[in-house]
This record gives sequence, structure tokens and C-alpha cells, in this order.
Amino acid sequence: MDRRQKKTRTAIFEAFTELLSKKSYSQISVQDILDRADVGRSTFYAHFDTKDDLLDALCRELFDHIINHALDQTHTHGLLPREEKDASLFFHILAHLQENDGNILRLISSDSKGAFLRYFKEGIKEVVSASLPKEAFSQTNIPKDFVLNHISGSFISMVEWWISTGMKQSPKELDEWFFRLFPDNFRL
Amino acid sequence: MDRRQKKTRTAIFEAFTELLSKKSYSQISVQDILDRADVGRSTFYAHFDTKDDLLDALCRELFDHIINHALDQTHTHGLLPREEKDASLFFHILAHLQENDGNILRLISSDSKGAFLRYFKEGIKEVVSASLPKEAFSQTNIPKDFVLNHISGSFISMVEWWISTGMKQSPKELDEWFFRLFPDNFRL
DNA sequence: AACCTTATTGAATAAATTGTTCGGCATCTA
DNA sequence: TAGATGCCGAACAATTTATTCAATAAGGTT
Repeated sequence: MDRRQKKTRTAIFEAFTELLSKKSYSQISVQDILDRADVGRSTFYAHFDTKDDLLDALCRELFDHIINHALDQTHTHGLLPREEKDASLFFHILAHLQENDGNILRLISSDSKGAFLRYFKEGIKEVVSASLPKEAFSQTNIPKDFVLNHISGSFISMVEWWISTGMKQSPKELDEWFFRLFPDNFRL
Repeated sequence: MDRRQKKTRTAIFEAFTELLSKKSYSQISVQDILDRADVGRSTFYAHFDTKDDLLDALCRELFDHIINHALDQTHTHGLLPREEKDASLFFHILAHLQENDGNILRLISSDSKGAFLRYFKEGIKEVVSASLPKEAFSQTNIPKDFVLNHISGSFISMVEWWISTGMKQSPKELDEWFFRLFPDNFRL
């Protein structure tokens, strides 16, 4: 990709996330983004169809970043038995969030988190689906998709809670609490 | 309240929910609402400050409706032991949703569900907090608010899943599955 | 370095939207 | 019936959105 394109793209992303930490999504005008990113009007529309499109692209980018990071970590460690807390996928995601990499936290606590959390939840669902042992389902007749939705949904809910209450707990602590709220025969 | 006021208020609410089932919130203009509700421009702004204010009011109204309905039911039955599935708060909420009272489903499946689900989740948290036996916490050192957030968050998540997959399960079935995804020593 | 390609700029523009104001009219309540 | 209150709808200023286009700048290739 052309250097110029990359430059304006990240300039827009950065300006956008900065603004998102101050105003709500609907209050941000394209002009605001233009001013802060120091980018021409027509340039913006050459990159993104609409403001919604920009939000979507940003969410996708941040989401990819998080998931890939977490997957790298777990693959490095291999899929160890659950007892090794450091190998938990969720632990790595939480740890990554704690570093506020890519200003993700700004987005999650803004009122436009909806778009992002959709991606986030869907991604978690897929990852969990791939790594969850079949034994977790075989003993019940509860649909797999129902369980996956429960796990990813409550995880996202926990992340929101964590951020909104000031991130006072460590990823390890959260990870442990989280799993203790599932049935004893669950080994995630 | 003046009959005239009530009339326009509900006319606006109805027009709004109908529109929400077709377009996303941001795509709906005040003019759209005016046309469909057959209400004058100045009248609208006499009732609501902004479009956001309207959404907020609608969410509050629907939320009150659901929660009060569910609370009535459980109070009628009294708080029976958990084994009596019909007495579950969650069962009643699900059953009420199934009746699509007040076109709630339209709102929950629209992309402006965020605002509504916030109220919904917060309300569930309070109700659960009030009715949850202390034994559910005493054996752990997990903060109560964490647990409440987990319960209400995963419940909301389940409702979204239910609606988005066509509501093929009965409230009773869902209610049962839901509780089986909690630790065995949980008696909600 | 010269050349071709592609991106950016910024201004001008049309269309849509928002929120306000105000005089005239309809409807409620006492 | 009378006074108060709500509704109407048109007109209005201010923003905002998304497009167009010619001039300019910068990138990449040989």
C-alpha cells in the first residue's frame, strides 16, 4: 500500500479514537476528524464511504489486533491443561487490554462500543469454539451455540465491568473468578 | 396528563418503534418520525429535547413495563424454591418477551438495542441483587457486584441470542439451560 | 533523473437535517 | 363560557453530509 495512503489512514484512525474519548460518536462530525487529522475532505471520502464505515474499519482493526495477539500467546504456550492459568486465552486477552494497546479502552468505554463489542464477541465465540474440548458439551443436551454465546457474552460483560469500575483487578484474578462462575465440570 | 399529550406521545413512540424495525437509529430523521406519527414539528420538540432523548424515554418505558410485569408475577407466586421453575424471575421475563408486548422485540433486534439493553441489564442487576440468597456469595470471595454483572450480562446475552436465532426455544427450556451453566452450588 | 501513476488538496456545491420561533387554531378543564 | 394549554406548520439559521473537479504533491519504476 502506498505510503501516503497508510499515513492518512492512520492519521484518521488516531484522530477518530482521540475524539471518541471526548465526544460520543454521534457528536463527532467528519469536519472534526478532518481538522484533527489534518486531512482534506475529499481524501477522507476516498478512504471511507461514510462515518459509519470508518467506525466499522476501526473496530475490525482493533479486534484483529487483540485476537491475533492472544492467539499468538496461547499458541506459543500450547494448549496446556486449564490449571495452568497463564495459558488461558482469556487471561491473555485481559492482559493485553490492560496495556491499553491501540487505545482500545477509549473505544470500549465510549458510547460507540456497541459496534466494537459485536466484533469482539463474535471473535471470541470462534476462538472458544475451536479450542473448547468436546467433553464440555457431551454430557448435556444444551446446544453448543447456546453455550458459546453464554461464554463469550459473559466474558464481554466482564470486560465492560472491569473497565467501567477502573480496572482494579489483575487479569489473573479476573480469569480465576470468571471460571469459577461456570459449572464444576467445565474445563475451558 | 392531558389526553392530547398522551395521544401525541404514543403516536411518536409507535412511529419510532416501527421505523426502528426497518432502519437503524442513525438513519432515522426527525422528519421521518413526524411524517409517520402525523405530528407537527414543534410538537415533537415540545415533548422531547432531541432524538436521543426520545430513544431514552422509549427505553425507559419498555424497561419499566417488562420489569414490573415480571415482578408482579413472582410476587403473586411468592418466592418459591428454585426447583419450581415457574417461579423464576427469568422465566417470567422470557415469557413476557415472547408475547412481544409493546413491540419490544423490534427494539432489541435493531441496532439501537444498546441503549435499551443498558437499562434492561441494570434493572435485572437490581432485581437479582434483591432476591438472591446470601449463601450464593458467602462461600466465595468473589465480589457481589462481579457476580451480579455476570448473571445479568449473560442473561441479556441469552435474550439477544434467543431473538436473533428466531426464538425457537420455550422460556422454560431457556430458563433451565441458563441455570445449568452456573456452578452447581448456585441456587438463584 | 525523468516519467508516469496515484494520492491529496481545498473550494464550491446540493441536499438533508437539526432545533427554534411564532401566530393561528383546536381542545381540554374549571 | 372563558382561560389555559397543546398542537400545527411554515419559515428560518446553522450544521452536516457527500460529491465533484482542477491543481498540486508525492510515490514508485525504469
